[in-house]
Amino acid sequence: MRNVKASSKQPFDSCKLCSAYKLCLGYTLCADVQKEFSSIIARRVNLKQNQKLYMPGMRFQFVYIIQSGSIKTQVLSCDGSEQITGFHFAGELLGIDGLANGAHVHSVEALEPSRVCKIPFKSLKNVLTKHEPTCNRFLSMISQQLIDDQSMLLTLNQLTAEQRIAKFLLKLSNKLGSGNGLSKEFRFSMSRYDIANYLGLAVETVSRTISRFRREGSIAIRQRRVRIVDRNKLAACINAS
Amino acid sequence: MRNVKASSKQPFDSCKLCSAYKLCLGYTLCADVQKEFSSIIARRVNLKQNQKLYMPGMRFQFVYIIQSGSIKTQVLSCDGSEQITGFHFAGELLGIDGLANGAHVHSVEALEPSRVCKIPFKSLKNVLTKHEPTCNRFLSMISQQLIDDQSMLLTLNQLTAEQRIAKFLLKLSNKLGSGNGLSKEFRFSMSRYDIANYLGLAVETVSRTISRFRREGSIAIRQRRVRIVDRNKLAACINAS
DNA sequence: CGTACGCTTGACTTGGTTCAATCCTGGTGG
DNA sequence: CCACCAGGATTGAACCAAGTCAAGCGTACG
Repeated sequence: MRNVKASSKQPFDSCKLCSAYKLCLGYTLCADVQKEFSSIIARRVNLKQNQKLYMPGMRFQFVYIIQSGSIKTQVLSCDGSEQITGFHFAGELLGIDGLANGAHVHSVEALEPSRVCKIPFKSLKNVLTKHEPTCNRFLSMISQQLIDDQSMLLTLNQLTAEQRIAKFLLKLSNKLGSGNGLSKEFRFSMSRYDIANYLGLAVETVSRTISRFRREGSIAIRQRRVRIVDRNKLAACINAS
Repeated sequence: MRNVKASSKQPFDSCKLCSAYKLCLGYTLCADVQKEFSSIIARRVNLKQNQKLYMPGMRFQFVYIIQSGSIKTQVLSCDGSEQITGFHFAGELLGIDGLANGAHVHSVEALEPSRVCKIPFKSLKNVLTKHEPTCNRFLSMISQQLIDDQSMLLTLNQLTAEQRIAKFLLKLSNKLGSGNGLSKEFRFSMSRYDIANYLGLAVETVSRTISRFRREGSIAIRQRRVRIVDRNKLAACINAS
């Protein structure tokens, strides 16, 4: 580990202005190695809605951190059908699927206009070997993703349609929700089709269940704006056997 | 990166005798850094059948590489039900679930008498910063696990019971099978209950489907010894819509 | 040698899918 | 500015794959 005195004001300072700063890899770098870190930020990328960040088969060169917006990752099976593996928001890391074989295996696209930070993996690796907190944070982000994916297996294997959707709503409200603890509000950036695909259900089932939650007063919803009205009711239906 | 001349014959040489050597992290180290690597191998651990390697909540200190045998990893949900997240064999890496929060979240136990190599994570990290091939291999192993888990989501969300089981059998035969390409043979180290839990099915469904495959001549099975008789037949039923 | 547990098989039930029809809404062009 | 249209969302009805319940079989191990 080596200490590098900070000197450059740019572009690391711009990180501090970034809305995702506290969630990002670089947050651990506050005092030192700033210069080095500044060198690894190649550029910000703006994505339009439905624009792809990368596709299966593309050479792995960069990892990405989401600055704002929302992004879906999906795998394509050989027979052409696709499976959404996750929805991702500010602060989350993308691109490590390419690490295993040097080429990406996922298809990754924006659900709404979004911004990501593009980091050359070679440079990142240099920082990782020199600055332990960043290395820990990076590994921890990957590990967290593993844990999340695996808890998804439990969701799909053991929960009913109702439970899956309740869990999904609560998770989104935790990640995105604004407002006080009891009545959080957020916006669906993904379509019903995306939700259905992700949760392993038919669109009709998703729609019906969301309608029922609304009828029962658990949530209020108009178009894609959602408000969790009765958090406890939702939580209860997850635990109900 | 630094070159360390090999001098010690022990215990790295013992790695070369290990049946999992070519699959292991250390395989990239052939010519250099051997001394360093030898220091990170704390000890081999023998596990009896059903013996646990670690439990949720245990402090994260080590990662493990399987030398021989077979091991299942599972998550426990808050209501007590469990979900098997994977079956693992020689050469595979275990333990990174602890990286995110400093404590393990999985429960990991042997399905049969097994042997694992226990590596203190601190020491491993030292090697990673000094020896790039090993670092790459380590990251690649983690990335591969992410890809595997995510392809499992596709399996669970889009395949029928029959397709899931066919896929499972083919994957096992690829990993474990002995014999020529057409007619591979191996042994189930996991119970029908484990298979059912892993694939998100009822035991009865697993049993029925396996029986049908046997009746149709795709596989031959006696107890827990399985022989893939007609690989193509199994593969065909996965692609059948 | 017996018993308990894992496995198999059959009969019935059901949650969720599929098919089909209708409603909404946001974007487009006149 | 409004009418129109396409694709997303909702709702209803019928169906089916897989789950559940129940009973019996096999064999591994004490």
